Amino acid sequence: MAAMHPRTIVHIDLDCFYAQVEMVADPKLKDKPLGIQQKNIIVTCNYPARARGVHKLMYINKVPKVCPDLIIRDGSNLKRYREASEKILDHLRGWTPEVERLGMDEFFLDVTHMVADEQEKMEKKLDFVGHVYRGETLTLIETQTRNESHVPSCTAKVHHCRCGCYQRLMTGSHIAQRIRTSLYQTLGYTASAGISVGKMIAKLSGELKKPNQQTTMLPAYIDGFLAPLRVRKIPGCGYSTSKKLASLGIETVTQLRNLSKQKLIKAVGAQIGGRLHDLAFGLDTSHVVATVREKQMSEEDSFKSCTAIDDVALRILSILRPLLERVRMRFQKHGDLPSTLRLTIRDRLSHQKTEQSKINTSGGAYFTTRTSRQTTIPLGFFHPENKKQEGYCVDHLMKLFFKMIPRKNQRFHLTLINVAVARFQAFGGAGKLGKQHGIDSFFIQSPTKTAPSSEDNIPTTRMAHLEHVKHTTDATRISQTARKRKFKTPPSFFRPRPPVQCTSGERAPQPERRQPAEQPVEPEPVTAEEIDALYITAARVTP
DNA sequence: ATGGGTCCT
DNA sequence: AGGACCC
Repeated sequence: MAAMHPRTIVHIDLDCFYAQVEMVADPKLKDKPLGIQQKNIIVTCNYPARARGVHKLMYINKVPKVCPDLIIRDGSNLKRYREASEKILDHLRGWTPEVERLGMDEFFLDVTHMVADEQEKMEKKLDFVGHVYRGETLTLIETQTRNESHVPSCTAKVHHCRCGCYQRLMTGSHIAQRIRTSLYQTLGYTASAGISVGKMIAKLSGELKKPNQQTTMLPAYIDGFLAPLRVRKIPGCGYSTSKKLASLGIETVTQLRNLSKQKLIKAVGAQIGGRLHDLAFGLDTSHVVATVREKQMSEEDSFKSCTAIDDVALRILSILRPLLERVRMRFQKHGDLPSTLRLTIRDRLSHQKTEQSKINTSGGAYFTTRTSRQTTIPLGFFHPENKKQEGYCVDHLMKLFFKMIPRKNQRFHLTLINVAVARFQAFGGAGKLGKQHGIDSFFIQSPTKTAPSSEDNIPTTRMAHLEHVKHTTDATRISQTARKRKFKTPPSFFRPRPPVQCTSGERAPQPERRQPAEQPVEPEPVTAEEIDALYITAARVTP
């Protein structure tokens, strides 16, 4: 008979990640209370700070009362955190290629093969390392401090699963320990880890003992561990789903187990419902999907108020520049470029006191809906040698903005702007030009005179000119169609993946959605005056 | 809330 | 394009 719990999954969670990156970079901070600030919030803090009563997402104005000597570092530039996360990802890949990243600071590792290799070499371990969950009444026990034989008699009956997972998890606990130790010794980072037979339970296990500790969860204890948990604790059951469940009177996993799968699916949909039902019983066959590269990149800024067009242009530009820098870095490293550009905004005036703004039970905070528009851009547009990409991008993004705020005198009150690029495709060689055509043909355009449409006034101010961009489309259409042929048949980099092997009992992989055929669009030409206007604006962004 | 990301509908 | 989820 096939093993009931064939896999060994390790979940690694870096301790207070942003704060740790700062402490590794500047060891003086290590034993002092440290908080990381973004806007008016301490988004995370180290453990000395937590001991003083500082916590995540604490408003900065509360800090003086609880910890007046808190050292505060600005965390609004994520660059170093991203880089640290990449280093950690690479390090973990040195142990196994099967590493999946979640956010910047969490990683799933499927160590099934590592466990098998180790067991083949007759290197069977006689005990666990780290904590092992043994139920509520027994509490967690630090295994090194116990003085017992390798199968503790008091619990022998309960955790002796005949499928062999007991030995595999024991080996897995040692692998997790080695990984954590090497992570600390090579990069200086401490992490907490959970070890079990599935992703969800490994993740939940790791949360039991933090920081810099690890916990193994044996299958025999999974049901009992999950039973009293609030459904909201289950990964995948977020704010909205837990509210829907609460309206059915369901707040705990035990209550969830007593709801039929049919009713659950009716309440929250087939995908989430089916998965939640399984997870309630600890059944989790989801795979560790090796993380490759980001599928999109975005930069955003939130603020109290942005109500003027020129302010929009200004903020877009200041967001755009670091994003373009990231696109360049990625191109140097991987030789791919994005072909989608997206603008997302949060507009208070569009969502005022409508049903779209919900009240959060905990803080009474507002969730205002974001709206977005995106456009396809020719491959090569983001090539580092396209000197006008900044100008073209602002042009495109302002057009996208006017798609969302269409009326000329429409008032708006933005509180967030996000610019994203997506749909990366290989382009030439890393950092090299597409030699066959000459890179210039992809984006260099002769200046095109724009003619204002008849009823429009010719803009007299710089910012009116920026707004004017949205009316220039017709005048440039002829030159567009003339050049369109060049982009008619872009190389397709969406090759079908080889079929994934599916062992019996495991969930079949989701069929991949077809990408619609690409029809790249020319960037709108920008006049010399518009470029000038942009650069006057740009000069104001970085004085 | 922040400033990112993912996948599903 | 939006919604829900994750950190």
